[in-house]
Amino acid sequence: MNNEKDLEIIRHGLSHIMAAAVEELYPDVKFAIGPAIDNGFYYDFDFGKGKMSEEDLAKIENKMREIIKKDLKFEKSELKIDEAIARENKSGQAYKQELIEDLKKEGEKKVSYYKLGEFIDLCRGPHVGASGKLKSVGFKLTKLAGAYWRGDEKRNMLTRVYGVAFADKKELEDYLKMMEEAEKRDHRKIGKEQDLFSFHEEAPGMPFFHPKGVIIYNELKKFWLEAQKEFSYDMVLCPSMLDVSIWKQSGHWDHYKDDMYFIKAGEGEKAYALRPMDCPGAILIYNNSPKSYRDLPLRYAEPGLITRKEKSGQLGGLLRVQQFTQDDAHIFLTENQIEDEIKKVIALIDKIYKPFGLEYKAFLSTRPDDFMGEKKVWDKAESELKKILKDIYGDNYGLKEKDGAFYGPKIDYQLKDSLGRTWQCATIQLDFQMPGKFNCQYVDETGKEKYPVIIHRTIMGSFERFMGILIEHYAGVFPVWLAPAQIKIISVGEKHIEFCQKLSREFIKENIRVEVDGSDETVGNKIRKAVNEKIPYVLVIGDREMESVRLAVRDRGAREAREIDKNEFIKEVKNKIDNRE
RNA sequence: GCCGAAAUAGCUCAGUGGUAGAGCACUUCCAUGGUAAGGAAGGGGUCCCGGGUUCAAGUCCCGGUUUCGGCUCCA
Repeated sequence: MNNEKDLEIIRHGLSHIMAAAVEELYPDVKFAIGPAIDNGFYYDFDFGKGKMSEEDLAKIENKMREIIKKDLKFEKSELKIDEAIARENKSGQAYKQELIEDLKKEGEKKVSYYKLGEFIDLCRGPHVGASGKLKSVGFKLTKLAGAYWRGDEKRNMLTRVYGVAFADKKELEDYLKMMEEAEKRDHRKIGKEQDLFSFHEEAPGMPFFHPKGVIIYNELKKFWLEAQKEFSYDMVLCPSMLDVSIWKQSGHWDHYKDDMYFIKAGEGEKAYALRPMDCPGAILIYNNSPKSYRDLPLRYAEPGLITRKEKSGQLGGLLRVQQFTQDDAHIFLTENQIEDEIKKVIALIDKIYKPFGLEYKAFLSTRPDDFMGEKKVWDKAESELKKILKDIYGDNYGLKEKDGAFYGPKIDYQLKDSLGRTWQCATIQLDFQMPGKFNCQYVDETGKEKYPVIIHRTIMGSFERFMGILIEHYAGVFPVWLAPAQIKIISVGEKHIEFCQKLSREFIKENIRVEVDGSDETVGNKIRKAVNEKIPYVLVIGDREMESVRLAVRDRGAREAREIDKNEFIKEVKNKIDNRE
């Protein structure tokens, strides 16, 4: 029992056993669904008014182990669909009843049940023969969470019990250890340890970047700016607060009002909104003078400060914040420039992601229910994006139904954090609506006025989110070009401090970031601190170094120092920085 | 917003109703060091905020804030 399919059956079996255990412990419980998932399983229960807490997990887990020990058979039976509906109705299992009614609508004629001891549950199967088969399996109930019935926030909140499960106990141990390691890479933890940023109650979900964090932030921004220039973008900067009227004009008032912050200085004063996105600013600049087809594609890029009111409970470190800087751009172009331009944007994404060695995947997001404009235009745009994705990625891209923006379909790029959760970073959005709403125009070859198409795009998504992903990607061991301190100079004794400072000035002149540790500590302790700070190069300076032009350099990760000529060393470090290594 | 949990020194955390603690960090002194923790002394607290119960609350109860794990959302 080792391959993925067997594991899925095991996990599914455990979820069934958990339901049986829960029924024994809480006879009034109502059952929803309990599937196998990556690394484990869950089951959604409705405990009614009964409160559950994490202490109950151990109780449920013990009961599960009892059931496994009893080696009960999973007995399959079938019922005609109407009989099944009647049974669930009679026993008051409303969620099961709804599930079966939906199956009936889909044309199912019968459903299968699996009985385990006294517990019987609607289930498609297959199952292992008997619960005793799971004796050697390694599993653990891990957490309790709320989950809406059918993922719909207007419906009941159920209690979801999560478990992890693997073929044997050793694999479970390995997995738990791996998760422990992953937690060490958490950007929030590293952000604290390395003094990169903090959060405060006075501005929830809005990061405060400390000096070392700003160094990384600025390096990322510099890299990004260079790439924009290379791809012929013009930079613009717009206010982050605009009159409410423009948000009514853009449609954000109707579609996005609940996620915006509004400002009114006083009675009778103008009402402003903090911008939740940058597009109206770019459009105002575009409209400031007449445009010709010769100007297109016109690319306005802006590292734009954005503020979004997130519902409580949705924030998370740097990955989900309320105020952030999007590495935004708005490209105004003609319809027949779309394919070419989107391919250019994708090339830019590759260029920016590549040096970091990040793994990413593209997704096509299609028309949402809450859309603006004509279906025909949407269909055309979607098929165009599909063709582009197919050209570039073959079948290796995903689909997110109904996940487009209200003004057009989009291509999203997802990156993973240390715990394997995915985050959208780059996005390329086609927009056929805003130009009309704002009367953006250009004059074509025949002198006729036409609406351009707008592409909204970001590459990193936001500097904040991208930085969070990178911290976890590197586990805080930043490449030389990003490292807040690139060199640490350690004095052996007091009489070497002055020489250390002189040396540090030489590095600073070469635009190398350097720190001197001249504290009253032993050399060993100072080295230990520098190593823990993950500084790429550590230099120990004593009598020997003062007497020659050679340096004792301890490279990050190395156990021993090497000797190198000072100028050669400077060249080596500068070379790494220039090549963004 | 919803379900569950957490909040104690700068950091990591201990403290089950009776005088607020440890390690690291910090300051000072001694030691003047050679590649992963030298020694000693000292300073540092709104125990998240507000109410309640109690002779007595960091600890129990209620409300709020923030953070964390999920759900939903994420233009």
